[in-house]
Amino acid sequence: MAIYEEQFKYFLKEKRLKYTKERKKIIKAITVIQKHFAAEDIHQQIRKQKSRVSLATVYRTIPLLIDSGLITETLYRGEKVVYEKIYNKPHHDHMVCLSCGKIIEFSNENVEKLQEDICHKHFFIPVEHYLEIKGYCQECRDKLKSKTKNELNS
Amino acid sequence: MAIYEEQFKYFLKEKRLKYTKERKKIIKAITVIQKHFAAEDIHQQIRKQKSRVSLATVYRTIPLLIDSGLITETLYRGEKVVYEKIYNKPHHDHMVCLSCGKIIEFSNENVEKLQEDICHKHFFIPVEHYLEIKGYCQECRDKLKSKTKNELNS
DNA sequence: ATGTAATTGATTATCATTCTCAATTATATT
DNA sequence: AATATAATTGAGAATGATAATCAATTACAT
Ligand SMILES: [Mn+2]
Ligand SMILES: [Mn+2]
Ligand SMILES: [Zn+2]
Ligand SMILES: [Zn+2]
Repeated sequence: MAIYEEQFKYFLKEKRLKYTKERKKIIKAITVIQKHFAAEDIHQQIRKQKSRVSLATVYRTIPLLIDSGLITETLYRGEKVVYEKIYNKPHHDHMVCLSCGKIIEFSNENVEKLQEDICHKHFFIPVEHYLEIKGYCQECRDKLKSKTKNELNS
Repeated sequence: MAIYEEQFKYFLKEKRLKYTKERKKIIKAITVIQKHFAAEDIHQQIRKQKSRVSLATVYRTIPLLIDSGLITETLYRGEKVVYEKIYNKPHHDHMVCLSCGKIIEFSNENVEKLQEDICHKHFFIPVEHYLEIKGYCQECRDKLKSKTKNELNS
């Protein structure tokens, strides 16, 4: 996955920014992390590798990672901002389980097309969008049902 | 618009909660506010009416307004949470202009149906969803174009 | 090797939202 | 109407994620 590193190096060179050891540690950490992550998770991942970078630097690096097209903001799960890798990955949206927090990814061409149509109708130029569906996943479905029953009986 | 007040009163009675003057001021403020608003805006609106309620109480009352079906969280515009009235109003989603901040509301039956289909496929029970399209509104389109040109020439 | 602007870590600041707690109040009951 | 009691309030402190400061360090073009 040195492709992330290469991409980032290239981006930094173009912007005449420096490729520091801290930034190197940060992309390395990101290549290891597989799913959705917060700033704090990058910081932790670096610690796992028995290394360290200040949290301030992690926060400062995130906008660079976004601008270079490596990651994007994904969800707004209340408190902290959640990111994910997007380089060479197709766009998708998310379902979030209100019970267990599980994130299910999906992509649907028709939804995307409809959005374009809607924007066109409103003379709006879309840049990005977030479609987040909150609800209950299959596993949590049964728990929910029995809970609802109890509530009805009480 | 005493219907908001009635609805809230009814909700509170059911929950055996008190209908205080503070809560009265808050729904009155909300009936006045027309579009999307934050906690702070409720607080300000009450001040405009030459009255006052502590900001802590405003924050404490918001969950009650949500539970009673009067308002809902609408957008996550970075910093503060934005709400809007939903009682007796149809569901809709939002486009947000990255340049001027304008919010355009839209609703599309097909998008809604597609979402249901997708959830069904994934055995997911949808409860609520947020579809937020960020981009540029018609008015800001020209500004954007000339700006882009300059960037290309430099 | 040098110069310089970019970067870092440590710390402090911000800012929305939540929490604490003593004082007050709405409402049901007498 | 007086009482009892649990809910509510306001003021301020606490929280927690993220941003800003600033002196010391470092990457890198020349
Ligand atoms: Mn994802
Ligand atoms: Mn709206
Ligand atoms: Zn679940
Ligand atoms: Zn605009």
